[in-house]
Amino acid sequence: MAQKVKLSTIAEELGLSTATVSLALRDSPLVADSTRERIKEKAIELGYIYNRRAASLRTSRSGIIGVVVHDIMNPFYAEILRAIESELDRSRQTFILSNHYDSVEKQRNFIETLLQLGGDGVIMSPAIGTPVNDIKLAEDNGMPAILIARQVAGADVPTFRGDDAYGIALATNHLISLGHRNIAMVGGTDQTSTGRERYKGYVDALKKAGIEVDPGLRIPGPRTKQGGFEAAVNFLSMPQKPTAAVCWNDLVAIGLMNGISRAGLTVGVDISVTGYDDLEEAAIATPALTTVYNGQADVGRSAARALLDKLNGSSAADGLHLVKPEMRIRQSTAPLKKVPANG
Amino acid sequence: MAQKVKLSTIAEELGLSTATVSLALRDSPLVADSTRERIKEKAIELGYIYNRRAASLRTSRSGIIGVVVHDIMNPFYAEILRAIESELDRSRQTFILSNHYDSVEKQRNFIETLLQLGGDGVIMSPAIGTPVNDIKLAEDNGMPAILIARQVAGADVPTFRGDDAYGIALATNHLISLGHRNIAMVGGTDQTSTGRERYKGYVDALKKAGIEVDPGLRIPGPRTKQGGFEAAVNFLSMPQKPTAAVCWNDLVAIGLMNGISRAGLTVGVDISVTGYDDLEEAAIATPALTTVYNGQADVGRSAARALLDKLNGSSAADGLHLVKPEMRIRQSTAPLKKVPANG
DNA sequence: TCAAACTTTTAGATGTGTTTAAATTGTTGA
DNA sequence: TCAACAATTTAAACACATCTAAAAGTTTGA
Repeated sequence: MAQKVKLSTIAEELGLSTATVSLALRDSPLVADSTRERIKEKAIELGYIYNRRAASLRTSRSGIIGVVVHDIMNPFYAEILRAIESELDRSRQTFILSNHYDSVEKQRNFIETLLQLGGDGVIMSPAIGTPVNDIKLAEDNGMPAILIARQVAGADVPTFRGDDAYGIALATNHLISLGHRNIAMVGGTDQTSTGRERYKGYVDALKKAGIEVDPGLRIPGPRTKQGGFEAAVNFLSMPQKPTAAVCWNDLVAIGLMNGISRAGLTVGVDISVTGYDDLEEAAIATPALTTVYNGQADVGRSAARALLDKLNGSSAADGLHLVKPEMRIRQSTAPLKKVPANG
Repeated sequence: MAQKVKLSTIAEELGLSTATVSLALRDSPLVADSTRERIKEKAIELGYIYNRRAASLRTSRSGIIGVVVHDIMNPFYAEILRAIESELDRSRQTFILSNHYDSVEKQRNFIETLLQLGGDGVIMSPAIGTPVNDIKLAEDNGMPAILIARQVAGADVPTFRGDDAYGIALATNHLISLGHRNIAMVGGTDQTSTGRERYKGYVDALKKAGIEVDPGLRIPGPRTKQGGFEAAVNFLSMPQKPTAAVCWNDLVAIGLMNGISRAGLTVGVDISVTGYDDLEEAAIATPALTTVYNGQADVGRSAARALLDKLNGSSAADGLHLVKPEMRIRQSTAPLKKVPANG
């Protein structure tokens, strides 16, 4: 590698000062057009590489934005990330990604690293049990935080997520309208704000329809295909014989459908299943999954915009912003089958 | 936010020089133990945040490693990334992730950004059509590159990928041994080194078994579930009536299986399908997918280690390192069905 | 022709941590 | 008591781009 090319290299070659070169490369109107051109040409000729860390030392803007979610392999987050990426790309921000796998410690490490790198802001789907202090850590050091998908009690920062109670109620009502009364809720945990909201949506819908709520119909579990797949055994051997399942998300629903098919029953005929999120694959699952779109793209885009707004001084609205979910009816749900006499 | 705490803040508070503080925080043996402790305590007390960009300006080591792949939403890459992440985490490197979606330009932008940030190295699954110069750009500026999953002609850097020809031959041979002779190859492109290798593996296996190769049995297409799903129509209406399909990867295979089920046929009975990669979901697909494990974890881990080795001066072996794939037989493949007389 | 008013360019301080050579302090042993 | 040596600490240069105040160069117009 040849000697490193820096501003002063260009300046010397052209007999100018580094001040002029710096201004020219950033298109300052202070520099004469002809000079600017000569400088830009020379920069390309020499293969000059802008040193952002030197620059950000002065400007205290690094162009780096951090994003932490539970698991980028989870398509729900992946869809949000894609929206964030395309929004940030547009304003030439680099984004640093990390999983926290619900480890508060891993998440804090990430925040600290980001602070060390001079991150301009952070978008996070907080790990279960995130203390407000970890959000404060970021904010107090001049790095604004935006929350997505989950809330943190006491953290007064912009938060974007789907209206879970409303969304799950949509799914539950859909099943009720098909005649189902014995409806299980499969997957997920009640330890997150999301979990409590979703359970509430399910319970409220049942109550409103005059159906008694049986806590035995709640099967918590991992929010993955594997989790849904494993829940099938449990689901099929429940004493209450549910005829339908409201699943925590599409992954769980697809896993559950697979498990049910393995047992020789047909989803969309014998048993109805709803998902949540409307991932790309919901539409091509077999049978095509009835689900609730949770506004991933919206959440990602809004979160990114809110952060960019904050960075540009216009104060984004703090507090909770709910995105309205939408029902997507497909083939995994069907009217309640009349139970044959030998049932 | 209070006045920013820096080395000199700590130094002043304790009546020491910044030199001592700097050395102490990095555990230099030059500093007396008692002094080091006082300094560390003070640093915590004041909420000192290490400024990596200032440091890296001197040291020219940023602790940042870049990773670019086609699409992190693709579980194949996601599994590799997970292995890379856990390996890099161990040596306290931050990693910056990006998709290139096979845009050479987006990929180059990423490399440039990484150079600006002073990235220590880059791991990439190169975009289709990546010119050697883009690899050189990184290397020439002191940022070593490691390739995964795909090769770039003329780039003499460590490259890790599965042995595609061998792996696809495994799958093809498996189908041949079950009596199939009319075997289609579904999904993917022949524009990448991987594509050519895989097609070669398929062709060679057929030839070796004395089966004539019919180019009409090659159905290229997107490497996604959607792609496989859409290929089903095409596949089922082929004049050559294939009885089995070797798919580009598990996603295509799962999509194809879904498409075939939709058409009322049963995979694993009427038609045999093999995948490639052995993603987590292959095992829980319905029917469980026969596939070839492509060593994602190995590839990720080896690539990360190779990079870390290079950064530590021990020169990692340049050139191609092949990981041996392994057959995983499940329920999506079955012996050739005798064709009924009315066929 | 020369002061006033621009337009360009630049000197030099700045941001923060690292590192080396040198200074300071402490200890040992003759 | 003092040279020699070891253990600590520090001054100051350095990494590279930014930015302000001031200097230098041009043009305008009376």
